[in-house]
Amino acid sequence: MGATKTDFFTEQQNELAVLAKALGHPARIAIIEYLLKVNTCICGDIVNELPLAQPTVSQHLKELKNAGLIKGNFEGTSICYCINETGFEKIKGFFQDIAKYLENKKNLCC
Amino acid sequence: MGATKTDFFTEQQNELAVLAKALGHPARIAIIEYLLKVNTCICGDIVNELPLAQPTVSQHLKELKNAGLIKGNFEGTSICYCINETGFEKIKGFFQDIAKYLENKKNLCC
DNA sequence: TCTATTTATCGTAATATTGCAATATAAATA
DNA sequence: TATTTATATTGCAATATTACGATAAATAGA
Repeated sequence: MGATKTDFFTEQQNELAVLAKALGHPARIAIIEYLLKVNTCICGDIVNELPLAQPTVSQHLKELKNAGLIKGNFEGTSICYCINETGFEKIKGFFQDIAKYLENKKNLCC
Repeated sequence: MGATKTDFFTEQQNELAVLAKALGHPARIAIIEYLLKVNTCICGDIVNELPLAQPTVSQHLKELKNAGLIKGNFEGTSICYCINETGFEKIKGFFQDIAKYLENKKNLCC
């Protein structure tokens, strides 16, 4: 009990849920927004930017990376993080479908 | 300890996170996709569609409704659910910004 | 090699989510 | 009013997330 019934949903549904879940925390939204502004940065920059301890930021970065929303490349002792196009491409289709739906079906519901 | 530091983030960041979090479960993705297909439906339809018990579906519907992603109107003994444009409009801007960013900044990062 | 710098991992406590049986609520109808 | 139908709420157990101090790992430079 308590565990998500992943096996009963399609791979695409699970994939979308993982991506959305990764964005489901204000700190991770803040990290994405920061990356959009500065293009690339290291973990320490984000620690200075956010009101969170270094291990916490590291954990959030790990989740964003696992979901495929950011990339991280080693650069000396630090790691250079940036937006990962792949993850956002996967979400794009879902919201485009909804946008198209809403254009056509406006006020047709209950 | 353990609770999200909501107060330290902007209202917009928290709002986006709430919306993304609501979509961060395969059952709720499945519910949205089902609504896109049938336009409107009642709770019982979703219970028949998904491998989840009625109280669980009801709870997921509540979360989607609280986040502003679906609407529910009483119709006799049942409740007619449908997509709520408001919620998806709020997410739209965020992903449009990212799409624009990715068009211009392709392969510029680490 | 030693030290400083940067990031990741471990361990743990607090809190939140997930799922369902049991039960409650609320509206339509007999 | 009693019954049926449809949905919500309660209560609880299992699991997951969030946050951080302490510590480890890995690289650069003295």
